[in-house]
Amino acid sequence: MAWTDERVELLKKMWTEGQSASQIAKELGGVTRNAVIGKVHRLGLSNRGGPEAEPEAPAAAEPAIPPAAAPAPEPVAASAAADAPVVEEPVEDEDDDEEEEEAPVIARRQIVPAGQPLPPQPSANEISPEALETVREVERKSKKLSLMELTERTCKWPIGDPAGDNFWFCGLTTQSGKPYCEAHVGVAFQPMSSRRDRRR
DNA sequence: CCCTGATTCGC
DNA sequence: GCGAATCAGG
Repeated sequence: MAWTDERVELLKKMWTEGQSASQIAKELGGVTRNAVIGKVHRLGLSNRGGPEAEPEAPAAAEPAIPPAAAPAPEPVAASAAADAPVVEEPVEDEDDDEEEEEAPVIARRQIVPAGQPLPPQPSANEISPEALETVREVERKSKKLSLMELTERTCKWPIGDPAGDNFWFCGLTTQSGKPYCEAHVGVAFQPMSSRRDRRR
């Protein structure tokens, strides 16, 4: 592949936006990140953001990972979650034989930007106890990655309250192009009836 | 391990 | 000019 004007332009654009060389290479296709880096240097723009402007921008051009959008944060909930693990009774949960739970439940329903791999929030109320336990299990091992640290190989399962300050992503390694790690794939893609009616 | 950019150097 | 190989690091 040759460095046509258009390709160079895209390269410049993406590099300026803070995209990584590998991302740019992937986007362009037909080139490796080395090629991109080499070109970047030859173009003399190794220093991102040129002499002007150093906005310190988050630079999340096409993160493919729509962060769990913070839902209408009730001030109360927000502040509550600020110091304690998320302990919330989802809207219509009627689990009465237990209470001393630190519901790993992620914020209740939220607006998921359609598109990329992040949607299947486990409809908060209907998770099998087993799965629920594995989730807790995993949460202990989670690497607590921030949004920026996610890659295609890290579990994108959100943990905690997006509205609070204690929020991170699982980050364990995924297995085969799945968005989540083993355990989270399990709870995310439930046959939607695996949960049998819990006795009550 | 995964990833990042930087440099070198034969082509 | 190009980019694979390599280096140096997180």
